Amino acid sequence: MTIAEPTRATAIPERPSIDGLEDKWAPVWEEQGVFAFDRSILDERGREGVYAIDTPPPTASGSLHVGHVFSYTHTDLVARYKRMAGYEVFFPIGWDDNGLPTERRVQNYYGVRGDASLPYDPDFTPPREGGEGKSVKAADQVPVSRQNFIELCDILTVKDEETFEDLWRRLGMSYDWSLSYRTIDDHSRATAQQMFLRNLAKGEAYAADAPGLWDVTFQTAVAQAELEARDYPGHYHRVAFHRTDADAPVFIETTRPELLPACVALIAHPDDERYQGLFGKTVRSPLFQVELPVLAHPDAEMDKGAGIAMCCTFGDLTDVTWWRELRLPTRSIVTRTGRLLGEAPAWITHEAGIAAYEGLAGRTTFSARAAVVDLLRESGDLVGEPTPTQRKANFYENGEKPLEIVTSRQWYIRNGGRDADLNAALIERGREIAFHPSFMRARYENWVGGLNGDWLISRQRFFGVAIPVWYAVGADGEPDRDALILPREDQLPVDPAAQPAPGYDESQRGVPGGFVGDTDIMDTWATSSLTPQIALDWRGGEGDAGSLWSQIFPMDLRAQAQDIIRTWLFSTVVRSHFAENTVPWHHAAISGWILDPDRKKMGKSKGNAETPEGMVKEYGADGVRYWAASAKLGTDAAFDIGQMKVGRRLAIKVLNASKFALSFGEEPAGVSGGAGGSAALRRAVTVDVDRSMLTALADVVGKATAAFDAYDHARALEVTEAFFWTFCDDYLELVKDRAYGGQGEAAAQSARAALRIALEVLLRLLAPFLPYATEEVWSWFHDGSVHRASWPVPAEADVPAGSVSPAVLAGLGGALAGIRKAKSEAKTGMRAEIARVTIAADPAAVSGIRAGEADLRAAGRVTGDIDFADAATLEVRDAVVVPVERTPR
RNA sequence: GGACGUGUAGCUCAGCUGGUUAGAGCGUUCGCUUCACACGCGAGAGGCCGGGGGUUCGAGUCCCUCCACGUCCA
Repeated sequence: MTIAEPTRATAIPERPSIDGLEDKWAPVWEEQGVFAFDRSILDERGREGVYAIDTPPPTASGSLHVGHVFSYTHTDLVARYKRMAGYEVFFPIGWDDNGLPTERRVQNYYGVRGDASLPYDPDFTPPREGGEGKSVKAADQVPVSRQNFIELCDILTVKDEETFEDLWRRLGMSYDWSLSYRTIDDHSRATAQQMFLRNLAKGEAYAADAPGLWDVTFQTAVAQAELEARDYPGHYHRVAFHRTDADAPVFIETTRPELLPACVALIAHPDDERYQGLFGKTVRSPLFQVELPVLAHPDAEMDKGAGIAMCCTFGDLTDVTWWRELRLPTRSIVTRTGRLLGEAPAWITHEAGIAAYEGLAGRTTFSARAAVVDLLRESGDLVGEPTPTQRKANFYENGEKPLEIVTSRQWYIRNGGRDADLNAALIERGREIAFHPSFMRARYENWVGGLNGDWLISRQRFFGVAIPVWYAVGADGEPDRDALILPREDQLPVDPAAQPAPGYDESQRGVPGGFVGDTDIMDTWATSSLTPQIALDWRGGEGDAGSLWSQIFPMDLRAQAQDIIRTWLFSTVVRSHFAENTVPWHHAAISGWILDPDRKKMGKSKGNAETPEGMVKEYGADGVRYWAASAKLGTDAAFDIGQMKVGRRLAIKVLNASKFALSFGEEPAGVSGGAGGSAALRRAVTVDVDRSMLTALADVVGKATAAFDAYDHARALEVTEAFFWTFCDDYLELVKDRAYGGQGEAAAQSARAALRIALEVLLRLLAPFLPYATEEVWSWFHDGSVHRASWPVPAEADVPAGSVSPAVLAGLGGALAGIRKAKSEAKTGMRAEIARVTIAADPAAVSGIRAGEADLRAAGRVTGDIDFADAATLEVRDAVVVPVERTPR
């Protein structure tokens, strides 16, 4: 990096262009620290001087897509506005690089698979590199040790993050890059582990054996928030159970006959007349001959199937409810690999049952199902043939097979899913946050209100933050899961799978009297729910009154997309509620989705112009930002190349119009250097037309500011842009002749001064949206960055001569439009002269137009008389258009 | 089935607490090299404001209901 050169007013190019501005200005902003957070503000103005933003760390192993560009731009708009409005903006960015998406990408990229049973190989070379996109079959993956696998994850994520950073910089994201973090770096891991230990100490985190959702492909537990209900084809099988007190069948219907050996009861609704006589009695299961009770529970659906269901441990979440509430025994047959137990379980005692099970042992649920159906058909217990059905099954959002429910020991953090008081408290926390738009709060409350269990944070994977726990091993060589060995906070981060427990030696691992490490890692959200703590250095700053953490937390704004309210937003609230008894931030800005032209959620990008890189190349960062900025928070938006083109045009227009406004040389009073026009400039504005324009501009400043303050960037843009276009089309055309000196020196000075004042205000109003074009223009006549200039205030447009109604300019614009229309209808060019014309309007409008008559005559090339007349609405008529001979050049 | 959101010109969207003939941009049609801009400028056409009820002097805007679409949860 070279020594920073100060931004300097440069010559105005002959033909200004927006192409290449990203390469020109992004490095300058970095070198000059334009977006660097200056913590001395805390000494000068305290917390009031800071605006702190909590930004989602994008998944490093995915790819940044248009949806990211969309919502991250929204956040950047707020950051830039707040920065110009006088706040020192704390705006960090991180990368979320742990978790399953990274593992999957590493598997495919290098063709490897983690295997915890293998030893570390320091000389390992991956079989290949760069297998983008294509997945590698499990059989072709080379197994590697946990440590080797983690190293590959580390290499690839860093590589990915560099390309991401480059894109964010080109897009003009105004992060302070010195604050960036990775959720897998030592600081993040230590923070996550320390908070976990605090939660553990206070009973907010705990381990428990419980039935939970399990992905057999990834072989890990899955949390409620990661579920996805999908349509899944299946068959209803009508199966006969047999009463033990009578020779009579009881028919049930099930989509999962292979779970018959795991059946623990039959259950019907307590009000169901058909089964009143059966409650309390027992039946015998077909094939396996296990005696089972018939019980009543309100969750049984009377109108579904036979109205009576078999309860297995476990086929679905309803089974879990029944099992828990009716205190049924646990008879699991599905193992973590998705295969059935290898031997007949103890509860099957009948000889025929044991024999039947032999055909199922060790098979996948899919092949076991077919086998059970065959057996039922033989025994005559299958009634009719299976009938096809579509049902909803739970999937892990990244998985391909339906989830099984497996009993295992897992770590949880309480989240109100099993505790009504905590649930109410967390809903109340949500009400302390101002959601933008406000209806997004409903999503938060719906989710929290619908929780049915605590937050499962442990995953049986490789690349992530380790659960910082060891267990003492007893004299019998068995680990004692209640004898936790915990690290001190100053020892964090730790990896119990690789490091010995405190006070032990590595040689004591797994031996009697020694220790074992917990092999689980935390779910990604258990770390990213601490982004405020990570970014503000809670760990290093807790208890230090002068630290960023103690001075800034809670933050001002959480910005994110709507899909992760239930995960990221909620989990951050949970952590903050436990640790600090407060909300983590006061505002939440929620962006919508990007939809492709078919109104579907935008999938993976298809063409080059639909990748963020391609978009920026094609339309410029300003053009892409304009598209994102024109959509309101919380509203899904269409992927719209047309809007990017419009934004590109707007940026080009800014360059050209500015070139014109600045083409009259240095003003006599000199350049103000920042905040909107010196006193001398304002004194020079004496002409009504100019004063009218500035009055309208002051109104625009007020509206744009109010819109930004209400987190409505789209409205701020709309108001500013609308003014800017009429400013170019009408005002610039009207005053052009006068500014060139056509009406004398004083009149020219008024126009030039008004142009200069308006330009300074407009550039700053547009700066958050078009950071590159506005910075380029600003550099033509200012030192320093427009992005550190002060946000305009309406008073900047006040001139000593007094304000003039915006109606004057509007009336002149209308009159000019009428003249243009006459020329257009005469099919002449705009250079045609008007020999005579009548302008009819109400008296007030007429007097306004008369005040600017000289400008109107020049802009419309009116050489003859203008007759004024009375009319309710403005009308230009009886124009005599005189075409001009085309002069060959 | 429940919650939330959306439905306004061919397309993408504005229309704040109900108030004059419903707006913008894109696209389209016609015209123009006009000394900031042809990566431009000017003009025109184009709308039973999803359907049906109601409240009101007055409804795109408020209420009810139905329909369609989207997302999430069952």
